Amino acid sequence: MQKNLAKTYDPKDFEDRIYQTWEEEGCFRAEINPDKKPFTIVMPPPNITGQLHMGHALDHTLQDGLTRYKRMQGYEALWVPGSDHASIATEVKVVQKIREEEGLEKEDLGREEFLNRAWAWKREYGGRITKQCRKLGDSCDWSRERFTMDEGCNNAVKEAFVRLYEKGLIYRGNRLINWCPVCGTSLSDAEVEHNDKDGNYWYFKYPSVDGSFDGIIIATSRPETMFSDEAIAVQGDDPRYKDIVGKEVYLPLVNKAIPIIADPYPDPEKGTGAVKITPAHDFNDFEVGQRHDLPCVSCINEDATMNSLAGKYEGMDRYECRKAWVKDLEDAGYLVKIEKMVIPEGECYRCHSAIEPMLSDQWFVAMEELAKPAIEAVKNGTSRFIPERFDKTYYHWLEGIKDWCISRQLWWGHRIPAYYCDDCGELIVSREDVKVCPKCGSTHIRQDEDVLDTWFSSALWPFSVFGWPEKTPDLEYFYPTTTMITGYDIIFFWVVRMMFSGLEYMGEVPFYDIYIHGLVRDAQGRKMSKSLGNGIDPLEMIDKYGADALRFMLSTGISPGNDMRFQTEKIESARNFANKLWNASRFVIMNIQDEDGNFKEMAKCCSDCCGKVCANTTDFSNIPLKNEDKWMLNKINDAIEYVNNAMDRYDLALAGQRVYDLIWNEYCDWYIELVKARLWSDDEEDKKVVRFTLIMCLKNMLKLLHPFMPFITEEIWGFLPHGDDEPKFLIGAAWPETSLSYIYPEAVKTLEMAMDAIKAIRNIKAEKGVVPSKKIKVTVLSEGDRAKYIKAGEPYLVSLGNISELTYTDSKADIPADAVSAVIDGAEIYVPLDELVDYKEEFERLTKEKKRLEGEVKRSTGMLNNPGFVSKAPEAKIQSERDKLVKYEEMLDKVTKQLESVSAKIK
RNA sequence: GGGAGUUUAGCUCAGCUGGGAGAGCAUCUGCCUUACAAGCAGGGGGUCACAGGUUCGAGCCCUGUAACUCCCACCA
Repeated sequence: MQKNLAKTYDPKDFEDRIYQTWEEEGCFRAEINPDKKPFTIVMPPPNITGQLHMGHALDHTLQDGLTRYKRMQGYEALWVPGSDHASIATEVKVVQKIREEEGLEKEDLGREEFLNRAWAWKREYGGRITKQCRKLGDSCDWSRERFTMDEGCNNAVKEAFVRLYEKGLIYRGNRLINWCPVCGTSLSDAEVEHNDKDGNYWYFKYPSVDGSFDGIIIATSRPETMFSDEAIAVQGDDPRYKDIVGKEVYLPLVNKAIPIIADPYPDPEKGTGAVKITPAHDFNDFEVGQRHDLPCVSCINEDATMNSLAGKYEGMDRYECRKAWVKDLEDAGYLVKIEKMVIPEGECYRCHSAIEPMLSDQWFVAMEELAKPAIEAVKNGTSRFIPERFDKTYYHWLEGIKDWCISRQLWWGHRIPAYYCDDCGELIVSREDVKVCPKCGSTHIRQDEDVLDTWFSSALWPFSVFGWPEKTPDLEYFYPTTTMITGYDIIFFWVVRMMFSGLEYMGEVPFYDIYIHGLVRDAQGRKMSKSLGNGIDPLEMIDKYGADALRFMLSTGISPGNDMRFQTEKIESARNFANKLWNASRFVIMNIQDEDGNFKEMAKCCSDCCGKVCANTTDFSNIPLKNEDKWMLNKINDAIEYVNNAMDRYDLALAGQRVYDLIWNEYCDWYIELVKARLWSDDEEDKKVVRFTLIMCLKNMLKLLHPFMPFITEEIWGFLPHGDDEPKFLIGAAWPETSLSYIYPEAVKTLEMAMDAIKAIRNIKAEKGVVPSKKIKVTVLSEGDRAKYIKAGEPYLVSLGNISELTYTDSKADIPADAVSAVIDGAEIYVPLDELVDYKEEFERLTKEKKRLEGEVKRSTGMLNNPGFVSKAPEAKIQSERDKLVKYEEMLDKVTKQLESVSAKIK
């Protein structure tokens, strides 16, 4: 019984099985190995709240492809998986869950119980996405799986926090921060999205206090913050206002007197050139307030309702208050005008509600000193972005960076390791829990209520996963990691912060290469989003087309750094490719086994050869290869070289496309077709050679394709014979190497000429409406060297051209009178089609061809007659142009003569 | 306002350091040829956004223009 692949390609039959085997066999494990160079990638940890989406699928396909490539190249390849506790995102989900299921708020549960629920959530859903990664085929070392809130990461976070605090780079300050009233927490600058909203400028008049002038008109888009106004600012030399600087105006209706101050901040072009200063609710105003020592008092509560400062509006929502307040001002005659205006507004990146700048006690990381080495590491080339242009984004962000607000008013996350003594007020920042005040001995100690920004722990990920702050051997061996692969959307959140953290704590960059990819958009080019409902579920696609098809589509459908569109036609095409490979492999296997499923004999490379066709053999001198075998091996060699270059530039798309061409266009369309006749012949010795080459090439193609389509290649590999030193699993096989002994210029010339001739014959048949299977007589006219090659290609012409009788000549006189012709490089093909020929059509075709050739000759002559070209272009280029000219002139000459004979027939 | 990207076949996109315009899908024609109709063979289809410039030679380099997209800043 033959042991062959299933008749139809169905990825469901083997993808899960193969993954399980890989995992059980420990194929993804990496260990410290002093004999090998490490290749390390840490996975951007997906949120535990998340499901695998197309963005992950792309991200992971690239990481896995690269990891597999490097593993096969002999690196100790490690891809570290993990997941992120996602402080704010998870907390929101858990709050929602207990609200829906139990009707409770988190305060009803209390901190401890809430955290129990959150951990329960983590246990239930935290593993969901890692299971989905397995469907994709991620070859990461699951034995090293980490969670950003596990004990090790928690130690790393405490250590990092304490060290920075001790250096004075973490501090607690009362400053204006971004506040999300819905999430009830502060946010970092990176977590605020800026969007334009339709809004108004309301122009209000603030009356003069002493009556010496008429008052001042200001514009504002946020009237409800007026209760916290502390001044009106103008440019000191503004002719409209310079005389009233230093005087006071009343806050309308409130009747609080505030000064008119001169400051560089106001823009005379904007509004009225006079601006109200509200230090407690605007970042710019806050700075003005600092310069002028203005009070800073908020009028809005943390839940976005108005506080007592707003008087009768107390308790109203900020936007409700805005309406009521504007109406009251209007009724009182203070509203001058309303102007429609587009207003930029900060939104929470999680819940998209409007951010309120609020004055608050928070923890900050001082960024200036940390940013410098991070900038330098990219400037001096220690780390590089791919594509390079993202370094601009990176510099820009770091150069303008402000201090990082790291405390969050949440419960789920790393709790800030700071403690307060209730008795003496001492602040203690410590790696260990503090029970007794070191200053006064009091036991009335409470830990800071807040947790840290999720990204604080993510920033440590490239070294915390290896056990930092312990000096572990893993850390020594695998750090710095080789490559970071992630989307451009989290350069600010993550890449930048890992970079300065790595440099600060490890003294070395966290990664050398930073490969940035784009987003996967929908077929219309829109961002995939929950609200649009246009997301495409990778798992559904895997279910329908297989993981290999999805992966191939994702990795070959991109160009570095750019977004891609997801179209089902593309994944279908990838699936069809897999199917093609499947069937070709089935054909090969069919031809190398006898009826009992034993491998038939194959050509041996040397006397010690095991006869199992080792893929890394490069010496074929003992094998009587025919031209097509040599040609195919040559193609394999070319492809290896091309793929290596592309992979080393992180251009998986070009590499994958080359493998596609190799397998489909070169191996299937030509090589297999060329050797069929030999496989069905009686020449046993020659069959051994064909089997050898078929397997040799197939094995190497499987290797080249493995990083892109790991499952199907592994499955096929399992059906092929293996030499003693070849591994059982393709995932552990050695990457193919190029070799000069693969190169056979004579064979290549022969095949190329034969292919040209075959295409010409097929074309003649198609154009003349003759079925391809019809056997026809063909005469080839050629001379000298060319005649040698075309004759060497005879078997190919006969079988693939479907020729009944092939004759050669070097003389025009031997050409049959009624013949259709085609001119290829080095030969003329004549097909006597007698009555089937339409001479008029033939005349037109030849006329067109003549015109084309004349054009080519003209172009070429022009170039060669151009003194500039001849004197300045490289010699090789000039020579190749001369060769072309000779070729075209010959072809033109022949076509002209044919044309004459055809036109004679018409008359 | 600052920065980046895009503009190539009907659609989606490739095109490496300048040297004869490519792929997939779609379309048309003909084929069930003993691995594959998820296939085979053949064809049609492009002023490479526009205008200048550099060069012997530009899809590629430079300058400018236009359209679209994204990021950062901006709540007078």
